[in-house]
Order: sequence, then C-alpha cells, then structure tokens
Amino acid sequence: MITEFEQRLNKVKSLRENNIEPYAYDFKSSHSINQVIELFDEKLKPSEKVEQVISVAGRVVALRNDGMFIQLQDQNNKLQIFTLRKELDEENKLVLKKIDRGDFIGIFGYPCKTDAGELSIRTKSITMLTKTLRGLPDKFHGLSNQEVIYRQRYLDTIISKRSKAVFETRSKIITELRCFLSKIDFLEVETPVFHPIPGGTTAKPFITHHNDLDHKFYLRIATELYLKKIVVGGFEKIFEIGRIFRNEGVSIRHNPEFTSIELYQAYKDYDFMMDLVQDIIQHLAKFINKSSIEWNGMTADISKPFRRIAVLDLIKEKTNLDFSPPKMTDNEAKKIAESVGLTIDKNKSWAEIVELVFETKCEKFLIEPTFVTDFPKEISPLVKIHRKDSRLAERADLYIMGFELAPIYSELTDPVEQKKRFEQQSEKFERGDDEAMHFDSDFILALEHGLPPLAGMGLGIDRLVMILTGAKSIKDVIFFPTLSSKRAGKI
RNA sequence: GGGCGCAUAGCUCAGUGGUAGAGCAAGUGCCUUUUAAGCAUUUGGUCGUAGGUUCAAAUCCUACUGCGCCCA
Repeated sequence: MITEFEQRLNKVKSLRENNIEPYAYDFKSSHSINQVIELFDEKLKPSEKVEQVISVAGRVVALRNDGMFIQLQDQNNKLQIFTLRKELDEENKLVLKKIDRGDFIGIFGYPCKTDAGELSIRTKSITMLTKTLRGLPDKFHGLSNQEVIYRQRYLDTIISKRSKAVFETRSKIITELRCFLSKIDFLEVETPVFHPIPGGTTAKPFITHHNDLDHKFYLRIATELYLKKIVVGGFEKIFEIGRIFRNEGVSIRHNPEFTSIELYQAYKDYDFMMDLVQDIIQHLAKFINKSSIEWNGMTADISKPFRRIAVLDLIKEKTNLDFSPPKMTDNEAKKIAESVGLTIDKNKSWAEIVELVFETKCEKFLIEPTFVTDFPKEISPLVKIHRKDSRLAERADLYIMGFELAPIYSELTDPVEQKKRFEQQSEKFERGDDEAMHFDSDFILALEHGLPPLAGMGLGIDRLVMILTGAKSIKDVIFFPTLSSKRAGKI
C-alpha cells in the first residue's frame, strides 16, 4: 500500500539519486507567458516553429498524451508545452517522467504551433523547479468544498480564474484609492490597533492583554477617535486604511476582521463629504470599467448622481408611516411602529424606533446608491446636531444593494456636548448594552484643545470590493476569512 | 443565539438497512500533434467524531465538531 503522497516523495528521491535537485533555487525566464503569446501567437501558422530558444516557468496544471502536452500556468496566463520524447536526452526524459500535475517547471524551447494550431513551446529541455507532494483539485470541477476554498485559498486561486481575478481587482482598487486620495492632497496616516478604551463606534470589541505592561487592550473597532486627534494636531486632510476588529457573528456581509478606510477633511460638513464619497466610488468603478454593477441578482447604476433622502422621508415613502412631527413622544412612535406589526420594547425611544423601522422596512430596498441622511442624534453620538432640527444629527449613510457601505458625518466638535453624549452612552453600557460606547476622557481632552469643523466618513473596503466584483460573500474577497480553528476531515 | 442543510478515496460525486462505487488524479503498459486526449490494467476508504437502535448501520436515532444557507 503506497499513497500518492509517498509516490511523489519517491519521485523526489529518485530525481536526487540522479543528481537532479527537485527544489531549484531560481530560474531565468526569458519571457512571461503573456509575452510569448503577444510575440508569437499571431505570427505563427499551424505546424510552424521559430528557431529561437526562449524560456518560461510556471505550474503544470494539465498533462495530456503522457506528458507530450503540458499546460503551464504562470501568474497571468496559460501556455502549452509540446514535448517529443525522442528529442530529449536521458536526464530530461527522467524529469518529464516524474512531472505531476501541480509541479513547477521551467522550459527551454522553441515557440511553435501544433497541427491543431495551438501556440506552444517545443521543448528543448525541462527543469524541475518544485516537486509537489500533493495533487491539485479536480481539473474539471475545481474545488466545491467551501471550507477547503477558505482554509486553502491557494488551491482556489490556482484553479479558479474568477476567484483570482477578484483578489487582483481588490488589490487594484485599494492601490487606486490611495492614488486618487494622494492626488487631492490627502495624507495617509496610521493609528494604534491596540486601544485602552474601545471607541469610535458602537460594537463589541476583542480583548487582549499586554504582558509587560500588564494591561488589558481592545483591538480597535474604529479608527475615528485617534484620527480626530490627528486633526486636532494640525492635519487637515487625512485618511487611514486598516484592519478593524469587531467581535460579532460571521455572515455573508460580516467578517470579524475587515478593512476600512476612514477619511477626514477639516472645515467641511457632511454635504461635502457625500460629494467626495460619490466621487471616490464612481472613480473606482470607472477605473475597473464598470458603470453599473450586478450583485446577487440585483443591478444598480452607479454612474448617475446618488440619491439623497432623509431617513424620516424615506420611512414615509416606503411605509407611509410619519415619525416627523416635532413633538412626537416615544409612546406615540411605539404605537405607529406597532401598527405595521413590529414589536417594540417598552423602553425604546423615538430615535431607536426610527432606527428599527428604517432597518426592518427600508434598508433592503435601497438597491441603487442612496445617501440616507439626518438620522436621530441619539443613535449618532459622535455627530453634530442637525443645524435645522435638534432631534437629528448631520449623518448620512450610503446604501447600495440593500446594505450599508459608508457612514458620513459632520463630526461633533463641541467638547461639552461630546462629554454629555459619552455620559449617555456610558449609562447605556452600565444598563447592559455591551455595544454602547465607553467614556473616553483622553478624547474629550483633545476636543477641548479644539477640533476644527470636520467632515468624516468610513467605508468598508471589503463590501466595496464585493459590489464592484459581484462577489456574493465577504469571504470571497478576503483571502483567509475568519474560520474556527478546528479542522474537519482529513488533509 | 435560533432554524434548515451538508460532511463517503487526494479532488468531484453516486450509494438511504444486507460484501463501500464511478470519473478525475496517481502507478504500470500501449498509443502519440492532444484540447476534460484515448485504450488496458493497478493502487487508493476508521464513510467527520463519539454514543445508541438493530442479527446487521455510510444509510435510522442522539450529542458533538466543522462548513453552508436563512433568521435575529
């Protein structure tokens, strides 16, 4: 009884016995596969050959006719290798014999076309670059086991062109985002991941511990408060792209660690920031050649100006419920919400009810890009009070495809008001709301030194990549999504 | 957190109470300008884990683990 793994180990041994090292140190390719295609594909007719030796390297993804035809794959493309055994010396024959699907090889040979007209390289010599001990997934069906796709992403991206393209696009989007912001004079900054007090949003944090300081730290749930301190320090246009950690469930749109960009510009308000967010998203979409996007069976045009509507108007539009009368009590709000079948806890306030009605009755209909504006101030503790309605805050949330993509604020700059809001949040925390904000006196101290008028936004990069690439799950745009560490099955 | 579903060979999957199967991959031999190459042949399994029911369990039941989907 001998397993495939052992057979391959034997091949390693056998190559070494013949003084062939199956794990090479380097290989000098004269051309990438794309270059070979570009230079020779149109030039050659079926059965023709060029008398020029070139070299290419890559991974063997298919073997046909007992190794006579090999599909070689490099980072960007595939190319056929055509080998006539009788044209090889003994050493090369041995290497060819030992090649398995999955191995990395280097080839010296002549560009040619087969009788069937496929561009190939006619082998002069073969070098084993890396011998694999385990085979690739099924060449026709690929990988279908989701768990293996996530735990062994490398197998997925070897086999699935589509999956690989998603990650390439992700990288390009982030690079272009930096480039775009740099051109309009934003400065990229970095702030701590370890926070003594979790802040900047309402979410459950991860807790960790620093041994030497013997101190509890939280992994950041937002970058907001540190970034505002940087603005206090004299920086007017800044952003940070970084990992955020939230101790919450995993779903098609939530990964416990995800990448966000937060961006702040001094002397501006949320109206300005809505324009900027729209510019950024439209620019990135254009950059990857998309004017409309498809996601989960829905389509949205993102080339037009995004709709802007106040949350109270939106609720009116979608449900016919009116929560806008100026002196509406919590109890009146409760009755209105219950008239459409919602169950409302006794202690819920008008603000919380408005939020709930929006989330349950409106959110999912926001397919086209929409800025929902002017949320109740109570549920927006870091946001300036609306200049025209003291119940509301100058906050806008961008929705696309039925989910939230970016919150935008006229940031609260009044230290006394901020202190009051923190106190309210702390009370909520004391009452058992473990997502409520903590009181952060360091942040208040910074505000007391003066934060200029400030517009801010946060954008989930993973979600942006999802909608721009059509990926159904956030896990499809994260190389290694968070999974439980216990391994199922055998590997 | 709740509900539903899935877990069988390296990969993709059949098998629903009675001797564990196929295709691909891998080994051997043949063929040789193939396109999921072909022909012949061989190897490969603690049927996720632990219990239970049964003369008999991959199959039925329970719990657990992992993954997926839906809901909160």
